[in-house]
Amino acid sequence: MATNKVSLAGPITLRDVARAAGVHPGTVSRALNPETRGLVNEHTAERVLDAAKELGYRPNPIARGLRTNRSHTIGVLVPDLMNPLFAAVVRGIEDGLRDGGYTPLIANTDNDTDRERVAFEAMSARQVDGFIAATATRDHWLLADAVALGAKVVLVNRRVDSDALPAVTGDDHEGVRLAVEHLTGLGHRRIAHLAGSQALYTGWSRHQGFVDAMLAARLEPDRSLIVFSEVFTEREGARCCGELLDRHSEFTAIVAGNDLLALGCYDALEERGLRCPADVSVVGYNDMPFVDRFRPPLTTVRVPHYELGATAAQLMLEQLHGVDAPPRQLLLAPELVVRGSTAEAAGTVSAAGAGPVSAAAAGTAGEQAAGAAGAEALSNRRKADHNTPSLDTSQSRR
Amino acid sequence: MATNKVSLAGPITLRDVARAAGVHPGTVSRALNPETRGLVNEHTAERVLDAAKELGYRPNPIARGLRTNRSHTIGVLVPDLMNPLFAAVVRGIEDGLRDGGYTPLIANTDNDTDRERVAFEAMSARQVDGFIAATATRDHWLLADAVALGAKVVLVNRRVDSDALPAVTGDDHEGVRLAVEHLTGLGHRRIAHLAGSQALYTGWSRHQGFVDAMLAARLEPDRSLIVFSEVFTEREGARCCGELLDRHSEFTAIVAGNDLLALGCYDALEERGLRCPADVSVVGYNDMPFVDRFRPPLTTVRVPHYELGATAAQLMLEQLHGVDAPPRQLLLAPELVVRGSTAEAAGTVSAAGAGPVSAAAAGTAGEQAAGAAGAEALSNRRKADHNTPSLDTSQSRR
DNA sequence: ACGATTGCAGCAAACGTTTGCAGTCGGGTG
DNA sequence: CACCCGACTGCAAACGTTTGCTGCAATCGT
Repeated sequence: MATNKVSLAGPITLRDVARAAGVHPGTVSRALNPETRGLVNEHTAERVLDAAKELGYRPNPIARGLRTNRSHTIGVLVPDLMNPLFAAVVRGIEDGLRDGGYTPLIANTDNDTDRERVAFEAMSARQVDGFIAATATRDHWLLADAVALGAKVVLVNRRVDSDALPAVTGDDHEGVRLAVEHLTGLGHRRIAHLAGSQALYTGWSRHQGFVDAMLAARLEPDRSLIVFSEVFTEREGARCCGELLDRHSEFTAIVAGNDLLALGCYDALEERGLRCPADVSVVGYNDMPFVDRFRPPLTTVRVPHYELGATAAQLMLEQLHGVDAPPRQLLLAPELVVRGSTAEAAGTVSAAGAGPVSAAAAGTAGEQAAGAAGAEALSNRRKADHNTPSLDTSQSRR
Repeated sequence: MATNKVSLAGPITLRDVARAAGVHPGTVSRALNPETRGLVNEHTAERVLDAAKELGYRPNPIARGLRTNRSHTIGVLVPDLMNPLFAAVVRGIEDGLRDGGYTPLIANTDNDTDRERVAFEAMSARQVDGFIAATATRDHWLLADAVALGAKVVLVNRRVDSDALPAVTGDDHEGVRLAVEHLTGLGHRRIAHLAGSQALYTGWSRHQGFVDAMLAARLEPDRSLIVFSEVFTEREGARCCGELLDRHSEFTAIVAGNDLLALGCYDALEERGLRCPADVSVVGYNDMPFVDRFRPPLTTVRVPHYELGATAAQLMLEQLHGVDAPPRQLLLAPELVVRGSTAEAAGTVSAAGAGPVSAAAAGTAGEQAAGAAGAEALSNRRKADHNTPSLDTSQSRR
């Protein structure tokens, strides 16, 4: 009779439920936790559940966190949310984590090491249970240290050189292969590459992919047709494309490391009175929102960013649930989206002579694509990446 | 001598610092908190600070939160992070909150009431100290209830009809005035409006602004030239623009409630073989990233979204610091960005016959239009909006 | 010189959970 | 019957802070 009270004095606590159910708070705790429910009599458990629902009990995650050193929170480190690419990744992460009852704690680092460390430590202090990072450079001390200290880390979109950290990224190697194949299919022979920063895995692997794809197409990846940019921005794209043009090496197409870099190409070409795709074809990477609206609509490689985030979340959940499998590196299959920025090679057709793409090349391409569609750890592929007779990437050290 | 220990056994706690400084943990707590530092001897305080820094002490926000019922965390409710508009707002919020030592906890609601409530309650359970919401509809029960229950709430980008909730938004009224003025300056007289959802403040106020601006330009806002969309998407924009065109009312320009709607206009116009801006000018709203890249580059009204978020954060911090001023509604100044989607009016000069439209016809049509368009009660336009013009620029400087 | 005031620091009780340990009770086994 | 075992559930100690209260000097007022 005395248990009937108006819910006024603050939120309902475990003790309130205990009182209502006529049991000890500890029992309530056990009854409410699915893990430990087996320890309490089925009948009383039910009574407790009822009382809890009746009172509208909501557990206090803070108190729980203090006791358990777990917050059900995952720190998400991202370079810049304003970049739609990362926004999509973050949404994927959020939705993926929700299924496991976890919440993301998001911080932008602006690619600044100091900001990242600050964010990282703030998150650590807040007792996050793990980190999902989209900020990795190929050699990332911070994350490596963190994992050495026992932190759970999953990389997304970008990974590190080492296989020590679990990661889910797009299959860049395959992606630029698709791009190059598309261009060669249009008759392009002299294809340039505007590579992204080689300190970032995305920039590096796309460059590797480009070289391999060119070799596979029996084309010589001409060093004078490759330029390395520092950052993934339009300005930088324009600068580098200008540099490319100033070299006066003939080329009819550009594979850009990024949609932003591709956009920069638009600018540089226009500035010099060249037309895309009439004079030179451009293909980007990522398929950001609205690139289909550009002038011309951009041919690009779509990366499933949302899925990247969602599966990264899955990987994290697995790790949190104590699965102690070795870190996996997942590759998600990209997809070529052909739009208006690529056209048949006109300028150099005369120069390169006639001839469709060889059937052999198409055949092997198909097999690789099928394999990649599986999207599971293609560890062998990774080795292929590293074995590539890499064309002088050292010049691009920042 | 005994105080010298390797930092191994877990993180440093208040007690560790106390031991090192030779004082009681309570004293350490007081010394470390600027608020209460006055209670402890200056000399000992210094000793404590030194010890804390020496040991690399990091306070445990969880424990603190348990004791104080404060988490130094702000719940941020946003419709969709993938919309670059909101991404910018969120970045502004994050940066603004950081100055005050607060961290945002972000959730996407997808404009879904249920998801919003779930997110809201999850955040409440996590003891957030307040909410910044970009999800408001003009009548928002959830947020109103929350504030009635003592929650601190600040609205951003969208506000509610009532003046009860503090909010910082763009000055939509002024924004579309700029747009209309720009168009009339180019000789447009028959100007259509593709309004956004009237359930959202942005949609509603821009509509109001349109009507007022037309009246101010001595043009009659023709009811047949106004169409209301349901949601801010390209598809919807195309649909509504098509509807507008099907009415066969002459017009030479469209003011869209949104860049996305404007994009939809592009589609609808193209579908009907009309050209922008040659046949009809289009102006958007928001100046999303990359709209300068569209075909044609979109003339639009820039809203300082980042600053919106940053000042919303400021408002929240004020509220948290116990300032008990009545809720303020801040307006940030918009800016017209003229690009390629607007041009001099050409078409209707011939269609409407000689010279300007007849005053008489315009007059009667105008009255009807005013009455009809006034269905949205334009007469009682928010006076508050214009009572606070002085605040907006001063507050927008961060 | 004596009581009152002040400045400072220690004490301990919270905050709401979780969880090892111990106790209780009933029933089965030797 | 003594014993033990299993199934429960109560007890209480944590987790790391904050904060009202108390205690104790030293200082002040007269």
